[in-house]
Amino acid sequence: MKRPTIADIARRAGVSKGAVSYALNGQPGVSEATRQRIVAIAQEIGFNPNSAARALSGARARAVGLTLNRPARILGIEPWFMGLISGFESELSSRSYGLTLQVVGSEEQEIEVYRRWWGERRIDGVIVTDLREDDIRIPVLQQLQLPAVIIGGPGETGDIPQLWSDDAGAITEAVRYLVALGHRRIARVGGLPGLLHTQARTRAFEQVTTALGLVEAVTVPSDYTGEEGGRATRRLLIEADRPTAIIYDNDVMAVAGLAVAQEMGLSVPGDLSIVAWDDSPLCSLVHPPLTALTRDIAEYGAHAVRQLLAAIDGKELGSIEAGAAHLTPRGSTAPPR
Amino acid sequence: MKRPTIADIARRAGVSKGAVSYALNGQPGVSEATRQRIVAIAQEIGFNPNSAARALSGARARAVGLTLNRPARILGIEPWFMGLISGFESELSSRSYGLTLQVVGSEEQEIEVYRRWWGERRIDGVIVTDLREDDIRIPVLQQLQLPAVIIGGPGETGDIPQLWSDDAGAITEAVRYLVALGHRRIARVGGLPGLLHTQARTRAFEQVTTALGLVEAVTVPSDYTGEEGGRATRRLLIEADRPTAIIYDNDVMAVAGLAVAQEMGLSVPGDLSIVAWDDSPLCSLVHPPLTALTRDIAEYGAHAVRQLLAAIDGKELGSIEAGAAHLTPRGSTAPPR
DNA sequence: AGAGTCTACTGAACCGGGTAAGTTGCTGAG
DNA sequence: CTCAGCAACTTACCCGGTTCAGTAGACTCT
Repeated sequence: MKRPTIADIARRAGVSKGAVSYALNGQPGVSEATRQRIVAIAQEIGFNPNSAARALSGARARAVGLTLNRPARILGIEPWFMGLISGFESELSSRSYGLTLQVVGSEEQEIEVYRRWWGERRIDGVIVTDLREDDIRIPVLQQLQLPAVIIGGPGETGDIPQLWSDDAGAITEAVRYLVALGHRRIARVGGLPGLLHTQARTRAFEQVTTALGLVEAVTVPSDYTGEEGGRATRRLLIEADRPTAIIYDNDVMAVAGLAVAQEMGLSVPGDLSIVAWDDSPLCSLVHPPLTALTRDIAEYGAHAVRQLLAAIDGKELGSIEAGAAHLTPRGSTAPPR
Repeated sequence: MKRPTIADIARRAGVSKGAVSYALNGQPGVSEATRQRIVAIAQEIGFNPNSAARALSGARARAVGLTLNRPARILGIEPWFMGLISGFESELSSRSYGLTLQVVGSEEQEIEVYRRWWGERRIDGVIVTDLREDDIRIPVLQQLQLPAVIIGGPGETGDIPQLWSDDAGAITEAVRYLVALGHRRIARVGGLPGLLHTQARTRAFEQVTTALGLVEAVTVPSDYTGEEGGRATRRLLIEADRPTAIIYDNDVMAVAGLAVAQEMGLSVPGDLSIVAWDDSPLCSLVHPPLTALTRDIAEYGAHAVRQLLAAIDGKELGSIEAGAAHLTPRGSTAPPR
C-alpha cells in the first residue's frame, strides 16, 4: 500500500503542493473553499504527513525523549516511572507528539544518548529525572541547547526549567501525624542519597523531628529497591529500642519493610506503623493497606510535558512547584502499643 | 551549537557528499585511506546522521513502536510491560534503533496509532501484545504491510510472525507440584478471558485437573488487576469447601490474593498455598515470598525484537516458541494442613 | 598503442514536506 | 483608464542524507 503524499492531494485537488501545505497547516494563502476541499481529500485518502520530511524542513521532530536510568529488574516494579509515562502520554498524544524511550545504565550513557538524539534531530526536547548535586548532565544540555525539563530538586539548573514538589511539607505532615498518634521513636528509610529531592527530605525530616524533640530519629540511606529497603528495615528492627514507626521514601521499600516486620513476627500496625512515600495500587494491594503520601504522579508528568513543550516553542515557563503530597491514612498506621 | 552534516565532513576532507556517505556506511566506492580519513573527521566533530534525512531517503526510520493498552493505574504496577521494554531496549540500542511508546485506551485507538505511525513513516515496525481471537488489529497490519511481531498466542495471525511460550506446560507443572504436595482442591484466578494465551492456560488447567481427577478445579476469570484478583480470591475463600491452593495468572493478582487471605485470618501457606504466574521482584517482596512460574521476560522481549528486525529486513523468521516458564518454589506453597 | 576494465571518486536527482519569493487576476481608488 | 494593493495561488529552493549514472585516471591485456 502506497503512502499518500501532499503531491497526491495536490493532483486530485488540481492545485500545487504549496497550496496543500498551506491548507493543511492552517496558514493563510488559500481560500476557505479550497482549504476545505483539500482537507476533505486528505481525510478521504487517509493522509498523514511524513514525519521525516516534516522534521527535515521544519526542524521539528514532534517527539520528546526520556531516558530511564535504573536496572531492568527495578524498573518493572517501580510504579513511579510508569505513572510518569502515562502522564506524559496524556499530554503528548493530544498534540500528536511521540515519546521516545531509552534505558541507560549510567549518567555517562545518558549523556551519550542526549548527544546522539540531538545530533540525529530525533527529538525536540528531553525530560530529565533524578537531579543530583552538580549534575553532570546539565552543562551538556546547556551546551547542546537541547530543550529540557528537570523533574526533581529544587536545585541549581541554570536556565533549565524544573518541576518539583514540596517534599519537606509532606514529610513534616507525616511525622506530625505519627507523633499525634503517640509515636516517639520514628525512623526513615531514605532513597538514593545522591538525589537532591532525597536530600531535601532528609533535611526536613531532621528539622521536624528535632523541633518535636524526638530522639534517635535516624534516616537509613537506601536505594529504592525492595532488597535494600528490607535490609534497612531489618537493621532498624533488631535494635533494642527499635522504632515504632518507619517512613519509607517509596512504596516498594515500604512493602518490603512490611514483609520484614511480618517475618520477624511484629504486627503492623500494632508493633510497627508504616508510611509509604508515593501512593500506588501496590499500597492498597498488601495487608494491611499502607498509609501513604499520595500525589498525582500522572498529573505531575503531564505538567512536566506542558513545561517542556512550552520550552520547545521558545516560551519559557520557568521552574514550577507542583502540589505537595498529602497523607492518605490506611491500615498500616495506629497508636503504638 | 550547529549540528554537523555530511557536507561539513565533505568540505573538510576535500571530497563530495556522496563519498562521505559511502565511507560512513561501509559501502564500496571509496579507498580505505579516504574512508579512514572521513571516519576520523566524523569522530572528531561528533557527527550523528540526521535521522529525518536518513528516513526520508532511505525509507528506514530506525525506530520501532509499542502501544500499551492498559489503564494508567495498572501499567505502573504491572512488571510485565516494563520487563518487556527492558528486553526490547537491550536489543534495540545495540543496533541504535529507537523505541516509540504510546499509551492507548482501546484496540480501535491502537489501530489508529498504527495507521498514523505508518502514514508518518515514524517507525519501521511494531510489537503487538495481547493477541485475541479474530483480532481486529491483524487485518489492518496486513493491509498496511507494517512489519510486526505478535507476542501472545499461539493463534491465527496469517503471515505475521508470533512469539509465544508453552503456557500449557507451565501450568501443568504447577498443578502437578501442588498435587504432589497433597492438594486436591485447586482453583485458578485467570487473566482477561478474551486473550488467547489466557484461553490456552484455561484449557490446559482443565485438562490436567481432569486427568488428575481433581473435582471443583475452577478458573475464576479476572482482569490482571489487584482489585479484581482480590475480589475473586474472596469469592473462592468464602465457599464451604474452599480451595487449599490457588494459581494466579499474574503476580499482581497473587499478591492481592495473599492480602485477602491474611485479611480473612488464613495463614499462607498453612491454610492456603499460592502460585503466581510471572515472577518479578514483587513476588520476593512480600511475606511469605510467592512461589512463581518464572520466565525471563526481558529475554522474551529481546527475542521479539530480533524477530521484528529480521522481518523489517525482509528476512522472515516465522513464528517461534520461546522457553516455557518453570516453577520457582518459595514460601507460599506447602502441604495443606 | 589502443581498447577494455577497474577503482575511486563526482554530480545530480530524489525522498516529502515547508516556505520565501514571484505571479496572476481581481477590486477599488484616484 | 491606470495603477496600487491584495487574495490566491504557483514556482522553486531548502532541509541532509542516499544512490545512481557518469567520468577521470591507472592499470591490464593483446
